[in-house]
Amino acid sequence: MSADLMIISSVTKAIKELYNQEVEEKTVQVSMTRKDVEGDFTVVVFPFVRFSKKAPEQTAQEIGEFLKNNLEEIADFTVIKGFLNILIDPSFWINELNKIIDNPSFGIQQASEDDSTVMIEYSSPNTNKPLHLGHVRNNLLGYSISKIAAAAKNNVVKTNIVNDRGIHICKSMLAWQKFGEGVTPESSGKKGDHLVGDFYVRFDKEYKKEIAALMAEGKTEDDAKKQAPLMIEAQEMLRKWEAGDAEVNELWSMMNNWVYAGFDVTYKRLGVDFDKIYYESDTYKLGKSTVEAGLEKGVLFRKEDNSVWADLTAEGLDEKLLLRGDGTSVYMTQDIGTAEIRFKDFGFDEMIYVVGNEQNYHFQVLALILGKLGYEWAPKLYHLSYGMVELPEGKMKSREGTVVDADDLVDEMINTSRKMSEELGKLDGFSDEEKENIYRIIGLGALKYFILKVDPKKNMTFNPAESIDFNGNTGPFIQYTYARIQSILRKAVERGISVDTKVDASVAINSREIELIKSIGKFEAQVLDAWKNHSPAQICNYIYDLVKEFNSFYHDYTILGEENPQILKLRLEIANQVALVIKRALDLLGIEVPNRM
RNA sequence: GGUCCAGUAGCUCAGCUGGAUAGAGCAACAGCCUUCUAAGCUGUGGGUCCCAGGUUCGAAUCCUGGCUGGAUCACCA
Repeated sequence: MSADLMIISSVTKAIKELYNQEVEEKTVQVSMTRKDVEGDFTVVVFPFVRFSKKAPEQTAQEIGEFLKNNLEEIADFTVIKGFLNILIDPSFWINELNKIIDNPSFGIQQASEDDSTVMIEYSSPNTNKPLHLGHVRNNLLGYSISKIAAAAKNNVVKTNIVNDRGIHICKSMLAWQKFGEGVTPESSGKKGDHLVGDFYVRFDKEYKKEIAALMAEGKTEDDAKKQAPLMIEAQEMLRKWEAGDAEVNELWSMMNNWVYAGFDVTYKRLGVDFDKIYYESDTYKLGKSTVEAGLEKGVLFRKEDNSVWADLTAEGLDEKLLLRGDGTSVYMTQDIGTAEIRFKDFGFDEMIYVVGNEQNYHFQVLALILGKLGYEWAPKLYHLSYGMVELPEGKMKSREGTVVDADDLVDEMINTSRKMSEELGKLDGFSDEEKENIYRIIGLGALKYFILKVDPKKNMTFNPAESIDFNGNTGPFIQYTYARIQSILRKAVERGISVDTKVDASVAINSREIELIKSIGKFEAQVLDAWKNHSPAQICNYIYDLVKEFNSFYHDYTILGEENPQILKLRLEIANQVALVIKRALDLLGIEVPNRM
């Protein structure tokens, strides 16, 4: 039984014996004592004052006496106002450390077949342009939450739905056909996603020229937009694509494959991956039959123009279109179909959509409609909604060229990392290959940590000009602590000191060491909490606090210089566990650790 | 206008399932490398926790109402 549960149970006993009152265990608040107060656990006694009918101090005193007499682990207690601070025997903490040493995957649980299956959709790009900063936040969040889910004992399926069809890709295709002169990624030496993106931009440019020309002839802007020959051609191309036109499909297939090859490179550099990829071109018709079945059941209705709608006015929302008058499907229809096939494929217990908060309404409606259609799993959908990434000057606008490209961003981070490393000169004697790998680890660590440490639901500001800090509450700071500990461990091994073995429980432990063991021990609960709240940011906060605490200890105390071999051993094991927790925590964020930096 | 989200130090953010004196980082200033990696450590200054009510022994945290900013309410995705 863990210490806090033990105390809770004893407190309920105390209240029964002292005041003859039954209290539920969940009403007993036991927390870790704050650092500036002596003690290990704190019981808040205010809620029990009405039972004791005595002052909070006296009540705390009485409960404290009872606990001290009934629990041998309790060494002493103090009372401050209504707070009962309990001091545990120091050997308890060494035993806690030993338990952690015994568990080679402390904090990371392994799911079995009986555990829940969680499906997580993230990334979900359009195939007409390369990934940008917004996608980076999405990918990092999605990947991290997948890792956290797995560590919290879930079977995880990472999925991606690629929006590979529609007018946007036709625009790129058309521009390539007209202006591309047969250029390919190979002939131009350009990444496929960037090449296709260039043609998307080119389309827009030419299209604007046509609009301007038409408006000069006296047409209204709306008419000009509709009548511009390029737009008409693009729409015609989409019709041909849907009709299965061989030539258009071949072009579509070729250009999409360029994009996928480009995405693969970006995904790989970001370190994200998927277990199952769905393509809209395969799934876009799926929801139709479900919608029609819903129509027959009478949960949906048809308007005079033949379009099909869901009436959500009873839920305080509007009516939502599900099939156009011409029978074609919309985004919502696709998502209904995709959800159905996913449930058939994997039978998930939870389905998480990592999608920006601009789609909050969409997912609210999706869950409602699936519920109306009678799917009992509709409440299992969860929209992990995250805020926008803004630049200091405001939103990113592709038309104004202020979009931060994902590949450029990664390059920039690695360059910054390289520059800093070279200035510090700690990697002399390493091969170029080893150095580059470390620069990569640090640069990406900085980027990922910077983005993940912000609560997902909040908008965040990203300042590319100032780049990202490598000091303070940052990825490199945490990686640095890891590297430092590795250096100590290497030296310990050279001296023949065993690492990762148990510590004698009678060793004289000081309060700083106890605090570190407590902090290490919180990791497991932190992982579960981060999962409960779907928030990698909680892992960031936790690991930052742990690292800060360790660095301060490292500064104040020697480890290998300690003369008492038992204390040396204790400190070494604490350092090792800090490093292991750093490694596991950063892994949950998709961040690697360097052995030196 | 309806709905949802956010508002905490000059800036970027923690803390929010109610608990003790609201915390970090950056920026500014002052210290610390003959000693395990100074990408580090220590200190100083910096606050109407948007405002007003309410619930409570106790509110940055919960409730109500405002204010400000953002998102969304398409036969776009």
